[in-house]
Amino acid sequence: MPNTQYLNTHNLQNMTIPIKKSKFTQELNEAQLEGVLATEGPVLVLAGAGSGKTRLLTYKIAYLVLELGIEPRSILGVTFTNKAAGEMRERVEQLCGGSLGGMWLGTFHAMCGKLLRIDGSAVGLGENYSIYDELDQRRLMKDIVHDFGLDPKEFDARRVLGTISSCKNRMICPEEYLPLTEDPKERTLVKLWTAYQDALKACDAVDFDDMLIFAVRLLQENDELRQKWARKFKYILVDEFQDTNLVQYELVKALASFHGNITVVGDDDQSIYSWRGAEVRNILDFPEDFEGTTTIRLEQNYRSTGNILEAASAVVANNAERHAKTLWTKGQKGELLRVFKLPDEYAEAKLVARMIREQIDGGVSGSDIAILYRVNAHSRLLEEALTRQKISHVIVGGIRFFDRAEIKDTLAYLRVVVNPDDDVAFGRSVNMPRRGVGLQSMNRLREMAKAEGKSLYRMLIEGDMSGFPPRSREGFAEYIEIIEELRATARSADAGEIVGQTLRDSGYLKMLEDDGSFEAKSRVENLSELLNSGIEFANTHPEDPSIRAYITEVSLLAGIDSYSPDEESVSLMTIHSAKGLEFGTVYVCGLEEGLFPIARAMESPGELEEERRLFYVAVTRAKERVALLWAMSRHRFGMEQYSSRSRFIDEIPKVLIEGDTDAKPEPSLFERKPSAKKAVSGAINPGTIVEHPFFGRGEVRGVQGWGENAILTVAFPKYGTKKLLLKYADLSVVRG
DNA sequence: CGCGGCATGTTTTTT
DNA sequence: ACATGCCGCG
Ligand SMILES: Nc1ncnc2c1ncn2[C@@H]1O[C@H](COP(=O)(O)OP(=O)(O)OP(=O)(O)O)[C@@H](O)[C@H]1O
Repeated sequence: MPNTQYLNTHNLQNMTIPIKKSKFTQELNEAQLEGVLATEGPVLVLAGAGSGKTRLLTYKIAYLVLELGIEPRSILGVTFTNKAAGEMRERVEQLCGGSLGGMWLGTFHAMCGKLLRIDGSAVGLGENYSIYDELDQRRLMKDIVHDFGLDPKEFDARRVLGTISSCKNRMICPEEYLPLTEDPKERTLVKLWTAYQDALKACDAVDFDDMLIFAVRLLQENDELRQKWARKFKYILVDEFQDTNLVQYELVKALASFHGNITVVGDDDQSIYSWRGAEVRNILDFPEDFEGTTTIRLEQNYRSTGNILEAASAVVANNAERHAKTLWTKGQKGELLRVFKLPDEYAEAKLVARMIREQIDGGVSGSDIAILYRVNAHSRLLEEALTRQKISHVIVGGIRFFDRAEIKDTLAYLRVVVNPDDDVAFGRSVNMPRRGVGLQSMNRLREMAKAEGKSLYRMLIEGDMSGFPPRSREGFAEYIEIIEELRATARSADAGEIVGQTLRDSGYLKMLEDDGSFEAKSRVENLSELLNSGIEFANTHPEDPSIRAYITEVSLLAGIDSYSPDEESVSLMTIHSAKGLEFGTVYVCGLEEGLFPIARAMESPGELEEERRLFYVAVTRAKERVALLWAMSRHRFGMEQYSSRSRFIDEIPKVLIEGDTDAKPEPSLFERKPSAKKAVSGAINPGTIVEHPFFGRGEVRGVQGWGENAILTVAFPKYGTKKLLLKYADLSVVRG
């Protein structure tokens, strides 16, 4: 059943080498070929956008299999998304002419997940461990903050978890952190952290960060296991290396510790995940850490026109922290980049839709067009405008399918079936749909479980429930029955069958059907889609169609992973999601100061440079045509907000753009008169004269609220009465 | 215990 | 503007 084709190395070596070899020489340039042929030892490929890094990696894997006869099971390939992994696998199999089932090709998280299922017991994980997403984590942390008797406002679960996560990304553990700090709040934080890890352990669960950390610990603390895995992977290849974090770096190091054949490719100018702990130094310092590194630079760009390339390069050259790179193309200079200035976001969306309509009518296929933006919230208006123009489209990201409440509720049952210690999943499913188990009963069960050191579900099964009110006892009994029946089925059935049974037996579907509202109907539809997805998973994963494998897979899905556009559909996504993709035409929307670059990044030079890299990524997705749009006004939190054109547009050499190329508006907007005081709410009352960068002077008519969130009603002689949010308005007081 | 109403944060990006 | 999450009442 598994792949024997690839192992037919005699055949390959004797007959097909000349043909295959020409494939490598014909479809790669010299520098790429050099990277492919450098199979032994550490190799660093540092090169700009569209220079064929991913192609190099893909062909290199094929080369290892075809030319060196390496078994796929000895190859580890790491990509940034599951989708990229799927595409690379497909391409490599195409090149090799056969299935490569044994090859490990996936994201860091998927790979660690697999490793931990096999050897996780070495770091205290059960084989059925759960993976907690952000919501699960927050639930856990909220309960802990509550149990500690702390103020949930002061110790906001999200924030606490954010701090913990950034520590984890930097490989700091609670024990190391504690001695470093005297600050009482931080000491409390460490206690929360420790309690959080204990809680995870009790639930036999890991969060996303832990998946990587546990895998590293497994390899670092256990010589035998490190040997086992490091020997297994004779060749390791990592794409998008500029966006790896410290933990991933250690992981790579440990895995490469035996054979040392490690190829990493990336572009420091495309490092856009530092907020998630990515360390661009990983790629820049690679040669120092891996002795004898062969460094390869790819300088020919195969994707974009000369003008696009020049514009992108000119903008990113404004970053101080970077490796200068040469990038050239044999192609045409092509069109100029077009800049459009619009009065508001509605006009922006309308214009994009109209231009796309024209393109499509002119014969361009929708799938060759992308609309990119900085924030997901931006997608809505654009989508509406496309719908109005009857342009078929797909939105990538935003609320993911598997993040919908009804999907998570249903999967919570299955998580308890797989891992009965998963208290968060238990808490989510036990009273959904309502079966009479309220807060009182839950708290009581929690107390009991805590006292006996058991998980909630185990406590429920093993404990004496006689003290509970009849109503909740019935509910509990019903729940146990559902779970146990599912468990019995799960022994032999696959993911599709079990999802089906869950929908039927949990009463969830019935609850929605009884509801009958529009909202409920759409939820029912989603659940039926969940069922399809479970069935499809079982069909496409014959080696392990279990519900456990299914849950693991969906826990690690990103929005982009389910992206499979058809010929007609235009793609809408954030620039982050667009990393690694390419389109004939790219529309970049929302190019305003405060939105892109985003306000929060404008204070720190480091973060501003990341915004600029993001812009570089956006523009370099395009092959032929780039449109850059900005709106003078835009609603934010339901409030109208006025902005000026993004500095990134101004950083493009004027000769490369057409359209709204006039110089910055009146300088007075930027050089505030020294006499003018920055407006704060205390100083503003009805009657106050204020100055606005766009509307000029106006008289305050009313003030609602207080502080930076105050909403002002201001009458401007030329523009009429406007409501402004003080936080964003950038007003100065002219006269009190 | 469950519902409905209000308050709150959200719009930075995601494995 | 909108969704989620919390609280208090029936
Ligand atoms: N040697 C080559 N000859 C022709 N086309 C090539 C060659 N190498 C790569 N390409 C094409 O150039 C485009 C970009 O390649 P690829 O995605 O591998 O670049 P990349 O460096 O990974 O880009 P990015 O960093 O922007 O994600 C693709 O369309 C690819 O097919």
